[in-house]
Amino acid sequence: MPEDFERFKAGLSLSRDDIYSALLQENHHHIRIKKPAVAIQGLASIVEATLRLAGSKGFHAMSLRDLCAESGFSIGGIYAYIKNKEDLIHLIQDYGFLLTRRTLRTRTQDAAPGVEKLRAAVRTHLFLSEMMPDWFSFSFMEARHLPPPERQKAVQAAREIEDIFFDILQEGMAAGAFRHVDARLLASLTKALMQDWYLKRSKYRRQEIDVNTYAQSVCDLLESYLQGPP
Amino acid sequence: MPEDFERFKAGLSLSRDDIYSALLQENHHHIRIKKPAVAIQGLASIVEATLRLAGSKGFHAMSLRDLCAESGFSIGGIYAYIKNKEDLIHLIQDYGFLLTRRTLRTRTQDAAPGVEKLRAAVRTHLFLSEMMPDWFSFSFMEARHLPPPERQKAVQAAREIEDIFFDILQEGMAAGAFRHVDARLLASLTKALMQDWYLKRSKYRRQEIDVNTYAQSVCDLLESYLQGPP
DNA sequence: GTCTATAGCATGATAGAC
DNA sequence: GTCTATCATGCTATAGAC
Repeated sequence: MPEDFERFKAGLSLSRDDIYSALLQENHHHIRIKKPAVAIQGLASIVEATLRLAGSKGFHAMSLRDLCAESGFSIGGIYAYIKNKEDLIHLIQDYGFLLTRRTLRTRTQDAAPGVEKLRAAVRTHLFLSEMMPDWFSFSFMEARHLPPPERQKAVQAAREIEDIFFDILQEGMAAGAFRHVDARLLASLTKALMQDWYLKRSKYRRQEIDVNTYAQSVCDLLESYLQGPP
Repeated sequence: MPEDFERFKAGLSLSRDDIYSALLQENHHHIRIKKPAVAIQGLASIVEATLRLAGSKGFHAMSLRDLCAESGFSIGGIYAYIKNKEDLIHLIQDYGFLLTRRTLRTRTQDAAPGVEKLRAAVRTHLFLSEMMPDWFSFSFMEARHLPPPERQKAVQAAREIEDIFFDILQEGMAAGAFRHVDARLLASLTKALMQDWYLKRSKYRRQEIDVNTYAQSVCDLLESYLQGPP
């Protein structure tokens, strides 16, 4: 029985505080605020305001003054949380990759190899992006314009996500559940389909397609290919 | 016999001058240069330099000084071709949409309904993006951050491209060449697969996957779905 | 038609009061 | 810990020489 999005969300049980206290721990060296409760609250405002603005006008077009107006901070206050504007990118990137990778691996490892595992991975990825679409879209849009070392890290993280799909495909082929195809290429195509869900969110909303329907269609498409005639 | 990319490129026979004189005609009201030969040459330099820079560092991160250095113009000289920086976006957008729509329709209309027509459309779209990947990726990245009226135009153009695939799917279903599926949703998924080719170009190059191989895989994936069991 | 010089402004970042 | 005031810089866009 396929798990649907509402059950997924309830099962994740990641509160806002959990998320931002993890984010604080990863970046505490840059942050001058000492009281954790204050820092967590401030981080949450700043990150969420950044994602909103970057989503609507783009990260580079967003000024720190825009960010202040949106987050409620003053121009000086922001600099207690970040070293500079570029630092905002890392703040947001690091955290999301960690969460995505971990959840994807955890949620697929118990499923049986083959169709079941592939479905679990597709659903989990789509559900994650449904939970934080602004982060996924930010990460996709900004990664290509990072300075080379940071960019390399982002490429590596994206590759790891793709590898999860690759491994599932290979395992399924080895187990005889799938026919033999180019697993690397099909993993790329699968990821492309995952991306469209968060990159074209408003289009799908306008067409009244929800995440469960989308997940089902992607699974059907992949499965008919993997189980077709050799 | 599937047409491959080299034959497609030769068959298009669109010279650089053809392209930029069409672009000049569409935007002659903004452009202060009187001699067509000069204007065409200037436009070509500016558009190509913009696409290069926007592709590497992003349009908003690119300053007009960067553009001058890259295009060989002076800061004042640029303003004989454009009204302001935002005008550069329209200059580039208009032209590409026109070319893409026209080529896609022309190249698919003679093919037989069903698999053959679908393949022609997939190949044509991929080949077009292979010819001007910087334009496709620019258009994808910038469209979401345009001011509302211009954004609407871009959304509309993207929708028309998707409709071409939609029509082909519906026609094929009506003719009995395909089984009955949600054609609107499958057209969206198809477009998502088209997009990945130009958005993740360097990844595919690293994997030594060329455009013909990619086109073949996308067609196989779609066809197995459209011809699978009802 | 293209250049140089510069106006006018918005931005990222800092210093220091509270 | 957060604010206001301010600096230096780099930007878009224009004016006017050639």
